Amino acid sequence: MKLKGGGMKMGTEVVLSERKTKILHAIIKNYLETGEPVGSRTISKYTDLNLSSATIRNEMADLEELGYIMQPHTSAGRIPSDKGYRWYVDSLMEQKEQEIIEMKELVLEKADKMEHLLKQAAKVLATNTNYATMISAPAYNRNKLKFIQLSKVDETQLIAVIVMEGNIIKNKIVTVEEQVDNETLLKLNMLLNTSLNGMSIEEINLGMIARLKEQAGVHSEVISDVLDAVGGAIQLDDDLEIYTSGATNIFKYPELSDKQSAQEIINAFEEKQQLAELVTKTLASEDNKGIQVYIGNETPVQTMKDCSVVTATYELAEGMQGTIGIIGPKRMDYEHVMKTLKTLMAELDTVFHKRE
Amino acid sequence: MKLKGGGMKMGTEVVLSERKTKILHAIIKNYLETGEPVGSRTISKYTDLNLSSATIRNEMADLEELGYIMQPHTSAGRIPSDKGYRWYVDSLMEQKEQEIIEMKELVLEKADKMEHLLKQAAKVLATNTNYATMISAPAYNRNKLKFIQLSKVDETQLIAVIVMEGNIIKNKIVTVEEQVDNETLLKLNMLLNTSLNGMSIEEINLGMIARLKEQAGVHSEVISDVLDAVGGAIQLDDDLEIYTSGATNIFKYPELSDKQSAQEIINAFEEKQQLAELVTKTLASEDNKGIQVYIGNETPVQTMKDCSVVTATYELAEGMQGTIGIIGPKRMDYEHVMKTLKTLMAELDTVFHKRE
DNA sequence: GTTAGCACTCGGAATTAAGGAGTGCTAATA
DNA sequence: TATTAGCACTCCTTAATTCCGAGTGCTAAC
Repeated sequence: MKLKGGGMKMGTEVVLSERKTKILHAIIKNYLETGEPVGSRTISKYTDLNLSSATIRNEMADLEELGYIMQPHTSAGRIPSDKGYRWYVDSLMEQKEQEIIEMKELVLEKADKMEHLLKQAAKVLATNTNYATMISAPAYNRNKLKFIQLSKVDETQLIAVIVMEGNIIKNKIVTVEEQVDNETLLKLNMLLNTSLNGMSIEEINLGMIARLKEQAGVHSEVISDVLDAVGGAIQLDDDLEIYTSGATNIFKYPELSDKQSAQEIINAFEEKQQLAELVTKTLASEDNKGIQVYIGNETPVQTMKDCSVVTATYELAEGMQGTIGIIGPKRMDYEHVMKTLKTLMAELDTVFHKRE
Repeated sequence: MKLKGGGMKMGTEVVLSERKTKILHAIIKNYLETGEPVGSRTISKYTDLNLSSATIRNEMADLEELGYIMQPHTSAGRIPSDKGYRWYVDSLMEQKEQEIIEMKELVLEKADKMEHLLKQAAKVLATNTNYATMISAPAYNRNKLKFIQLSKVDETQLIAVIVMEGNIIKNKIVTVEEQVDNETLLKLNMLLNTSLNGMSIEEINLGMIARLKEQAGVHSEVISDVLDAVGGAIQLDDDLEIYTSGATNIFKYPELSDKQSAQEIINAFEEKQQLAELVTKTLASEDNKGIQVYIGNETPVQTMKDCSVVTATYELAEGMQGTIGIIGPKRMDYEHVMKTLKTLMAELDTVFHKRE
């Protein structure tokens, strides 16, 4: 195959000529806006290249052979292939750190509860971008205990309140067999706090538990119950703490609105199980800082194989991380999304640091 | 107008002849199953009346004039009107208490946290009925304080843990200006608990607050903060504690699956604001015990004017109530839904009483 | 009161036709 | 050699048309 306007080989990859670059860019950009296949004539006018449609056609044929664009059917214009989107996104990524735009109207109010903060963030993001969004609460794995308190609710029930770094609060009702008097309770509280404060969950190992139990003496059983409860409470809904917003935005994009797709995607947002997977995989990926873009089949979640998914990892102090995700059509406005994400993350940063 | 097979006047309402009753019942039942307009011929075979289609046609014409059924267009079969559905539901209601069927496989596990319990209940209900479901957490309005505890998290922050009847737990971080020493904290805790335990939210009025502040002396400000926080925490997400499941079930019913409707309904489920309204109005309605059915335009929530909404009120001890809602097409299987609802409510009852 | 028969209606599916955007190729041009 | 104009061709979209049949209302016979 011969490529007009050629380019140099680099490995197996071909560097696009400047003209091809411009044309490809124009095609993608135009398609992002309209959602319609774009023809040669459009491009010949759209760009400042001053080329006839015929010339553009030739170039487009090349670009198609190279796999960047494709025709939905003969005699239709071209649309970007996954490879084309990938090229586009990569070229965006290369740009230096974008200046962070203001989001004055949408500044997040200070929220006392993490939950509200995140819900609100998801909503802001969704209305701002017109895509579906999700935010996962920070994973507690590397999280430290800040404070723990046992209190008596009634004869047989204790409540354990656990406060983690970042003021994340968990409660757990513990039912005890033997009654516990106030003095003992005080003692147990002391014991728990002096031993456990500042520890991360991983640090609370078997040796430590054994030592605790020993110190608790007769009440080792309570300690054991409490620790179980603590561990349980923390792990239990860990995986489910995902807030979503704007799922119905997908109806704004015809290519995702057919019954089949819509049902699948919205269901994923409702059940959240698959989103949890997305979070896990994003956090597990090598480059888990910054922004990642999954286009079409690149997605870790098969349900979204016709979408693009943009994720970002945000971080509270001490390595607690959460994930933000934006799900939209492949012809998503990547530029805007990435800008907005960066803004939001800056915003979150401020909020979190204010709260420390 | 002359009505064949007549009926006696009762007020302005006409009592249907037995034959009409049977036919109307058959029409509705059939339509519930198929979702297609049902014709005279179908009925003439479907029922044990042994009437020809022609006769049925005559009766159907009458029923249409009476407003129970309608034709989507000339030369189509009949479908039930809202009035028809209403008639059907009312006749179901009249039946004596249905024997409660077993739901062995789906027995709700004991869940320590109300939240999980309700989420699970919504899910069970959704999979069992194939409609969209929601459950609101019990309203706290008439709820009593069981236990309240202030603890120091660090220099400037206190955490207030509030336990209500039914072991519903709320936390609130309170930031204080002046540092509070342990002794004071103890005193404040005593004060709060002795004064407030067993009180319902409404009972904590201004007079009581004034008295508390007086007793707190120098620290009246803290008390004030705490009480604000308590009130705030309780009201804050009160309106938002709604769990949903199976929203995407609506895609199973073509009459609700067009883009417009689907988007509206699913959005209502995502935003939950409108569901909250539904809950409020259901609880506010006179007959808030038992099961209520809103058909089409009867709905309190305009978004669901093309649906039927079945709600039930469940009750924890002490008059705390929550609402269960099932949203589906008008041709919902009312019989099954009501049975299932009753089963679930019995189930919930057991769980709640186990927990007291 | 019930039923058979029949002409009529009207929605939906299937078919066809017209229109048009866009292509690839070829030959002319700079 | 690169660019462009021209043209025949493709094939999707939309609208118009036709066809089919389920279902009706009415009438006349049972």
